[in-house]
Amino acid sequence: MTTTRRVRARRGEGARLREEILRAAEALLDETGTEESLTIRAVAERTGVSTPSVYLHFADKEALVEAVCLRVWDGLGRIFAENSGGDPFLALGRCGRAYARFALDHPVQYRVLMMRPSSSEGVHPAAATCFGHMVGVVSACVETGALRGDPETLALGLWSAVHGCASLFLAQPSFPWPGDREALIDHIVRVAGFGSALHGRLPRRLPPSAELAGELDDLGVRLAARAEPPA
Amino acid sequence: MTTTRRVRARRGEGARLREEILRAAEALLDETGTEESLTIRAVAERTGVSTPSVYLHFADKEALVEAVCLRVWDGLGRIFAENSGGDPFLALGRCGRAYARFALDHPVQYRVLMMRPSSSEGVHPAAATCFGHMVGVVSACVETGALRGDPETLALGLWSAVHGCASLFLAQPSFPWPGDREALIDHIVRVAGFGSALHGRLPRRLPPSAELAGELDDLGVRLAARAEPPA
DNA sequence: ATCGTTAACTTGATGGCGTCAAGCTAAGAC
DNA sequence: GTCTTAGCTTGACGCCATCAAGTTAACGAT
Repeated sequence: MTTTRRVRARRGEGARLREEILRAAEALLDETGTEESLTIRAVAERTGVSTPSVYLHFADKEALVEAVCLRVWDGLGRIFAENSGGDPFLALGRCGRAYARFALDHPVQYRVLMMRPSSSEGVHPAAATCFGHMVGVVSACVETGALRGDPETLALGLWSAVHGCASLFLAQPSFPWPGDREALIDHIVRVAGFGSALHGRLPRRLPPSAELAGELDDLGVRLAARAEPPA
Repeated sequence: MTTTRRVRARRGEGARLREEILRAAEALLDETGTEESLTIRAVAERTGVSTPSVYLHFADKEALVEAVCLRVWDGLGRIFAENSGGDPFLALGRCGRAYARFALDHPVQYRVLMMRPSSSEGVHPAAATCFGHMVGVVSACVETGALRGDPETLALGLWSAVHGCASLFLAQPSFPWPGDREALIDHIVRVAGFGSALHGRLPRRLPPSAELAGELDDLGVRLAARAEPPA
């Protein structure tokens, strides 16, 4: 039945089992790639321990699954840190794209933590983490003076857009997405990020005239000229 | 055990049971408000039929749940139709907001169909429906000449933004959302929709100067003047 | 009027799941 | 060597999805 019986932990080292359970669950997730394989029984057997022993360290299955998925979440902080240097607006684009890539790299974890009603009461730490990073990268842009508005509201807009894109990728994998997903993410981040610069100035409708396009082109040229002066 | 035994359907009317099962499941969902209550056994008992009878009309539990959730999906078409008249840009805003409201009005159905990996092969009909509506409303804007770009790409951007916002609401209900959710949705739709008008013209970064804000203000004033000429 | 066919449904069972109550066992202080 | 208790196991319960085989009743044919 059980593969190899584990040696009992020494006194005071009971918490060691928690780590072993988490590692076993993580391995199980990596191998099967699906959340359904994370059964208490399978995890216990893989750890070399009886099934109810899992409950010594996790209140219920949900708590175990959540803990497993949270293990990868620190990576997000590192990713944002690595992409936050330099020009704030370039950083905004990099972070948005990196966020989407993070979601696609950890599909199960992202799904469990961000695409399901949070079981626990109060703000889910995973959501708080995401939002916090978003606010940070947006705030840097606001501080330049080129982006106006409440950083938190702007961050929510960016978060919505990039989460929406990533979660649609994960939930509808067989949708005929454009070949270049990176380009689509780039477009979305750009629109959500820089489009926010127009927040509060956008009319409720646009004039139904092609002249507008020319006007916007002018703006784009002027912006570009300032943004990337000739080397 | 069983509440009231159902009268057996007449020959040739076997498919009637399918409808009754769907109705029972729907009622169960409405009453409990959670997907977990949708067990084959509960649905069968409520229908007044034995458990395996459900399998005469649904391949497995997943198929039943999906069918139940799809029942509400036609409402989306009606909503888009009702909000599509008049000025295309005003319609874009109305449809985006209505889409988010639809998701919040049918949380379980939206979650099952749009926030989970699609079980079936190929494009999920629910996703196709959503995308189709988005393309329709965006296309109308593109045809005015004021919005440039590939309608499908633009629609994906809008879809991502509004789906992202709605799905975050559903998945993180205890997040400290701003009091006025409608306003946030409005902001997101506006940015995603009109921000798209700038697609391809937005530089990778913005000049780190407050002068930009004035320039954007000018644009906003000119746009507003054209968009809403004095009555 | 009744027989045979078969559509419509039931019975009973299998194996897996999360979870709990109670018991066992060995590590380590005395 | 004895006692305590942290660390873990045994065995069970109830629920679940699903299947194989059986039963019942509608209805065309005779």
